[in-house]
Amino acid sequence: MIDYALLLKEHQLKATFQRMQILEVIEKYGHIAIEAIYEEVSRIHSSLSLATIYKNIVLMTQKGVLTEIPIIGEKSKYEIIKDEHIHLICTECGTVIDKMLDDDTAIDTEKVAKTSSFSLEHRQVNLYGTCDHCQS
Amino acid sequence: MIDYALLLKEHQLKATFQRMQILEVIEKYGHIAIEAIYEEVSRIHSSLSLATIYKNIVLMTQKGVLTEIPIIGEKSKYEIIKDEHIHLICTECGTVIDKMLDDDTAIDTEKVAKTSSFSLEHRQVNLYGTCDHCQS
DNA sequence: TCCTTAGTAATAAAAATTATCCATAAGGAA
DNA sequence: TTCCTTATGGATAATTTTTATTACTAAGGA
Ligand SMILES: [Mn+2]
Ligand SMILES: [Mn+2]
Ligand SMILES: [Zn+2]
Ligand SMILES: [Zn+2]
Repeated sequence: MIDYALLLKEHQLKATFQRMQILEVIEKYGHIAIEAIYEEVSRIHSSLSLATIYKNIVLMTQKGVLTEIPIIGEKSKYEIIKDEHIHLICTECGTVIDKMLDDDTAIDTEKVAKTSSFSLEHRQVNLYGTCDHCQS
Repeated sequence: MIDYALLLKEHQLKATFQRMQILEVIEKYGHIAIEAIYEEVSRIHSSLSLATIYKNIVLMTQKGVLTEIPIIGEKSKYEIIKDEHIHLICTECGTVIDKMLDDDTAIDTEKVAKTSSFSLEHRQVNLYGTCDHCQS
């Protein structure tokens, strides 16, 4: 259970009813596209303006509350920022699975960046394939 | 110098004048967004319909001639498919730099997928940061 | 060279995103 | 708690991006 009001305030954003509704839906689905947020908010909660959702997704992404997950062949999904992890994206059902990296499965991107004089700020690793469920 | 006509035929696509113009521009820039392809084609070559560019980008991507590179905060870029590599994306100037992976900098994503019962098909690694040039 | 069929241009339509502007609510001050 | 200031939301228009339609045209095989 995330304290949405606190999360927003920590990022210098007012804790409005609408923002908390949006965050609640994103948290519920983990990774979700804008149109889907709109549908879910409209269905479950009161009806927010689509423009409000757009404005807040953009704003919360800028302020570091959310992060965009651009995906090949579909619209970007968004999630609440958390510890670094990579994504397993099922090309059958669209599910996005979080995968934390441990020492065993670390990705040595630091070295890659270093050998290219590239100042690394953010890593984005998407693995596309078929999820456990869709294989059977 | 890529033989565009051959490349297209290898993927069961007719080698039209327009497709070769598009491929030539993509090859020239390496990684490029649709609108930019349109501008460049219109400027340098004859003027192709924007709809033609869209249709062909989609088609050539489906047929495996091109690959989409979705990027946080901007529109997807496209490139001609080549050996697997990752991307260093400069958040200052937008440049996309190819980085081949050698044994030293390999990314052990196989293991990640395996421990998740995930059937891996395609990897997409984007490293965001500041390029050599923009640091000075 | 001729034919068949897929591809293109032009344009309309649809979908996605952003801007505008007035009403409203959040949150700090008193 | 009430009041004030200002950021935010709703409604909607405008813009941008992407897709569909259709008549004409060119690619490539016979
Ligand atoms: Mn995630
Ligand atoms: Mn590349
Ligand atoms: Zn699946
Ligand atoms: Zn740069």
